[in-house]
Amino acid sequence: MRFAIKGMNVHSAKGVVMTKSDKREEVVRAALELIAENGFHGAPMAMIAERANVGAGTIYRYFENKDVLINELYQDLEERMYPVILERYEPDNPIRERFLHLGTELLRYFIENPLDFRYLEQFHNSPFGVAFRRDKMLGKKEGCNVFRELFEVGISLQVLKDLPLVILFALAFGPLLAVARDHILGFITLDEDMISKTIEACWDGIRR
Amino acid sequence: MRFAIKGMNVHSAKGVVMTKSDKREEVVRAALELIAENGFHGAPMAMIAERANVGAGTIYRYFENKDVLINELYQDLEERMYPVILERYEPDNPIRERFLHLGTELLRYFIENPLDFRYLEQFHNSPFGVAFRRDKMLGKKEGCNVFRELFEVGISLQVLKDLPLVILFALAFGPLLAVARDHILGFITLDEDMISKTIEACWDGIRR
Amino acid sequence: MRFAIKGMNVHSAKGVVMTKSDKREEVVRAALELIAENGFHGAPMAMIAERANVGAGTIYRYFENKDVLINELYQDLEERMYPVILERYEPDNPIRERFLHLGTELLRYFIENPLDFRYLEQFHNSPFGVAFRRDKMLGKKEGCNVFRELFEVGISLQVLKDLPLVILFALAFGPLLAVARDHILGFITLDEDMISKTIEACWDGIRR
Amino acid sequence: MRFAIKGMNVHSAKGVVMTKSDKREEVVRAALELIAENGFHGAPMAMIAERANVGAGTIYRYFENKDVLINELYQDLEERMYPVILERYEPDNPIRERFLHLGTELLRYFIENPLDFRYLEQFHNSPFGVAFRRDKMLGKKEGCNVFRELFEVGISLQVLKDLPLVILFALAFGPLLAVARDHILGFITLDEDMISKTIEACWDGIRR
DNA sequence: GATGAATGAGCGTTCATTCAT
DNA sequence: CATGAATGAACGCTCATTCAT
Repeated sequence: MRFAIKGMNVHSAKGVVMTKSDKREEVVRAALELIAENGFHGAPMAMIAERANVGAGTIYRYFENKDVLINELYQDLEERMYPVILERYEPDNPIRERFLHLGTELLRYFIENPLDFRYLEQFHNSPFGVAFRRDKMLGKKEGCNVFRELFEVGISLQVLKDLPLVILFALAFGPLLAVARDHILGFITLDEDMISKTIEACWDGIRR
Repeated sequence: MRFAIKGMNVHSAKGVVMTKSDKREEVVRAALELIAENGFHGAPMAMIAERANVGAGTIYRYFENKDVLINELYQDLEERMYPVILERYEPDNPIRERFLHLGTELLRYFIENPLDFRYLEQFHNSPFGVAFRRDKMLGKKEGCNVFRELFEVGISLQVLKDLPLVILFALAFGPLLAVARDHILGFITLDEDMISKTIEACWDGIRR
Repeated sequence: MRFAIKGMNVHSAKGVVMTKSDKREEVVRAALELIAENGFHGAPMAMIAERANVGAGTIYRYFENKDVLINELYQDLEERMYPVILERYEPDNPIRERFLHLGTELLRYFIENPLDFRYLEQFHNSPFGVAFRRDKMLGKKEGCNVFRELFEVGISLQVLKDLPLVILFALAFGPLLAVARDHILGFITLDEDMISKTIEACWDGIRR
Repeated sequence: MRFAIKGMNVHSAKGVVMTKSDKREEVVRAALELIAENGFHGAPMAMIAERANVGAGTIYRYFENKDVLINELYQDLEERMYPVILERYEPDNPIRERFLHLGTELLRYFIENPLDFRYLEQFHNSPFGVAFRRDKMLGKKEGCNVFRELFEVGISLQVLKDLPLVILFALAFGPLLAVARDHILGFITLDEDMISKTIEACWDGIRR
């Protein structure tokens, strides 16, 4: 196709070239937007392709099928999220400071990246998420282990309650995800003070 | 069959006891199972009909369309759940005891009724649930207000943290729902002791 | 069923009885209304039954199936219509006067009975009507032959154009049906003067 | 295939000449046939697709839904019909000659294109047609105004009866459509002589 | 006889996926 | 490689007809 107008996926007169991974990126971005806004079935492949300025068939060059796209998108998000959260993380700080830091950064990240958050929620609350988590629990997948390590150390130092990790995770992240959702849905507006108080309360839940 | 009113038992000539709307009940049961297990789009009407041993058109005698079925099923579940939780609830007990009672009962209910729990989760994490909750926040719908009242009293008595209700709810129920899910998915097995410790930890999150 | 409120199809306290043909009548009336207003597929059997205050299955006591109902309703209408038109018809009047009388009465009938007219139109413009007319042309059915006789006499007396009957019918009734439709749809409002002029013009079309 | 615009012919590499939207054409043809023969509900989308040798979903590439297909098909037919009728039309001829020309051409067109005729009848005798005509009467749509102008001039020259346009249309086209239908249904066989006599008779109906 | 709950084939429509160009 | 027209299985839903009561 020559003289295509939509998109930049051609050798234009100016010599701008959209590389292979540019297209993948566009697909991922479009899928994120549409799925976050409308859910998995509110985001047909054709619509994703259109939003990405890409042919419908092109998506299948980068992702074997829609399920794969959904899973890879999830992993893209995780990979994008962890570095942000871990920036300025001080592994040598006390447990409490480290938890407050991580929780605050995570909550901030969700608030500042609502599309990411809503996608993650869609994913977790779906067969994809259950399967994904099951794989993780069974050790088939590696995730971000900074929380796990923090909690394990916290338990052994008797700073945290002596509960199974799964429950500590629930106590720490359950509220965090809930308030992030409520903020994004507009049921509450979180400012820095409220974020801080929320994370402190989460800490109260897990600390001895 | 004379003067039968929806829900009344009816004795047929053969002596078989049949509830009016045997079929409705079957549909509700089948829909609950399939949606809890597979989500809303994993539960086509035809499949619900098959599981209910009912013709596809029969569902539409009892529910105007799939959305209505989903919403009425949700309300059925709520109506079934609240009395169980509120049984033996003592409104004159101290805040702490009342919270522990309610939290424990709720968690137990979810564990004993995993289909109900997973359905409620599917519902809440969907446009249905968001709309439903928005209506509730705007006062358009009445719900079970026992938690709201408990928290409001707790705040005014300075027993609970002085945080917006929405955040207290998140701190109390976020972990609760998370552990219920983990239990139901088999990531952990909650015994009475663990239930009790979890609810205590939730209390730590909200209390002053 | 006892103490039924809807309809009078029971032995009421006052001893009013709805006879068998009463029900048939109600079904016919309901079907006429609904089909005239909404067309054949805008009139489901269940809706006809409801409008007739009759059980859905009851219709099948009087009519083998929907097609039969439609055809019998058509014949009911014809039988109801002809006597009205033929009232005060003078078989000994001149051709012209007789035609003007019949045409005027027919047009008036349609205007005064728009439901009948719309039903007849629905019927004629459908496979039912085509089959019905084919049977009539092949002599399988008897219809109202007053027009046929009038036209045959008119031709033989050289008062009417020497054209096939089918064409004379078209010239006489084509415009008549068209203006009736336009009146009923509100595209024009016919008063007595306009009716008279229209029928005169039809006469001009067929007379020598 | 480069720069093809809807309707342009395109030569493929193999030298086969293909019209853009071969499939659209096939769908239109199949829909015309089936609807003309069986009416709108006798022509399910799946049957149209099958007759067009096309997947069921393909129809929806070209037509948003069945209603749109029906309406566009109608407009296709009108656009196809008017040029044929207006060929050799002499706007400077006397009213009578012009009417006879148009009427004859129209009747001939219907006889030679029975599918078109039956489709137009189905359309006009349906909610589509009523809505369409209402729009036209209210000036929302432009149609072929040659008849309207002819009649208006004819009235002002006192060549035609001084009747509302709607009635003149009925007098002129009512018989025409009726004989076309009778011919197509096989109730009569129109030759050139009969066509001519019929149109003359229509003229008698409208002329002073 | 009369009922109306139950049925299931059939409808219009969507969308993940393929493949000729 | 990239495309997007084409596909057809599957969806939610309707309704003529049946039959146990």
